[in-house]
Amino acid sequence: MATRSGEKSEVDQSGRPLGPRALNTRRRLLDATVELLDSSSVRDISVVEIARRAGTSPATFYQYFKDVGEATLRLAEEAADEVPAVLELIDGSWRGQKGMQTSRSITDAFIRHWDAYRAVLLVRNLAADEGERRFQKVRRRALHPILESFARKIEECQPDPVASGDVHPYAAAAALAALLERLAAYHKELEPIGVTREDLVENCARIMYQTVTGRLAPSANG
Amino acid sequence: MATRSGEKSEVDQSGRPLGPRALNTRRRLLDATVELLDSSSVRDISVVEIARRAGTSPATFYQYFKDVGEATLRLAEEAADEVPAVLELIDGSWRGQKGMQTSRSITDAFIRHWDAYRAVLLVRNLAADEGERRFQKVRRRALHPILESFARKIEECQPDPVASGDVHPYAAAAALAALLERLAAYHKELEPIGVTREDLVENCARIMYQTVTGRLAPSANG
DNA sequence: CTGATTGCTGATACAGCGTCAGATTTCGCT
DNA sequence: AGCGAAATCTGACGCTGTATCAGCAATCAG
Repeated sequence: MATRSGEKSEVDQSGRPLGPRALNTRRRLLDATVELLDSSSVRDISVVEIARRAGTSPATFYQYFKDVGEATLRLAEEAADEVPAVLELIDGSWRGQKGMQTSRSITDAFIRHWDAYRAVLLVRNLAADEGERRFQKVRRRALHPILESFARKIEECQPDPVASGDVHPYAAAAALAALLERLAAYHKELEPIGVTREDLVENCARIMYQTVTGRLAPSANG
Repeated sequence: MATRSGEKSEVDQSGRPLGPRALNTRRRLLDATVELLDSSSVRDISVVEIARRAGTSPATFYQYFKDVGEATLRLAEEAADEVPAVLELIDGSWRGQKGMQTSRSITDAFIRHWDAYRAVLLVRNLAADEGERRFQKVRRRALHPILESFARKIEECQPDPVASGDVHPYAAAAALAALLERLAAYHKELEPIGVTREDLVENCARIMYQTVTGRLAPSANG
């Protein structure tokens, strides 16, 4: 569960840089936080329990984080680092069946990303939606590249200038991002209603294809 | 801010029905809760403060609600009661420019709904996404009718059986609902990036039109 | 006016927050 | 191997909020 990444000069609550022992403690605290986030509601996560689970004391927690929110923020930053993988897919081919395949891959990858970081991303989005700047910033960092890529592709793929007049690339890209995000957060609740993940991916992919290319999605069978 | 509605035989924490005075106190507590929800993060809303703002004591709060979550749930139920207005729009015409107009109205109405109940809906969605049954249920109550209506229209409007084979009405409807929800939660953060609410509505409406009818959206200028 | 019913709250025990001062561990150096 | 100094951790504490009673205050029917 511990995500190693190029953390350069992490810092104490009082600004002092962290040695190896401290780094390790910090990691344990973050991991404990995810676990709790995964298994219970944000509202009743306590510093005491994070500390307990990390095998340390509450006082130690405050050495590294201002509060639970800040720990969560760090986790959200780690999640944002994983996005680029999804990104590359957008630059694939968008012609005909190939395009549909690209569409499907993106949708699938995005949902997988969400399934992996679900709890953290939910909290991130809530905090961002509630207006917390720090969280809006991480979300932008994660989503903007996707927005940009989509917008670029949309501009490039629209059939002709007449139709393009109606399409605002950024707005359309934002719509796609919104669609992906909500669907990813959502999909498990739909299966009981008789909508499989596959159905969802397929239909989401069709929408994506049509929005990017401005053309109707080709039929699946030939 | 107080929403009057046909609340039939509201009940005490111990199951006793409420008289007029009690009903009023309860209402004040709920209103205070919304206000706090609107002005601060869920994580740091306290019963003490709700009570203070409602001009009563914490002990009174617990007479009516098990905890802050339950008060929020009630608020979410009130919001769900307001959805039907959005619903009727879906049954409008979906042919050509008229269809685009229908699409726009739905999107616009949905966003307005969200702007009105934003804080409560955010919390509802988080709780539902975190797996809390009670909240999943209210969300379903609000969203299912919309899903149904969309699904019905989609089935009815697809151009021909060949293409229909690829479209799963419920999955497509779910995608539209997801799109609407996220965009509604989101739209204010996009304006600083240069995407106006109008752009958003227009592009969301195009997607909706294409998904429902299976045809390309007509150009805006005739 | 009065007793019964309905609605409210002060007092309380218990739990988590956030902050220090000081204890403990680790490390560089001889 | 052993000794400060620096790095890291924690016990203890005052404060705020939760959740629950037992009983006080308001209201109403007669």
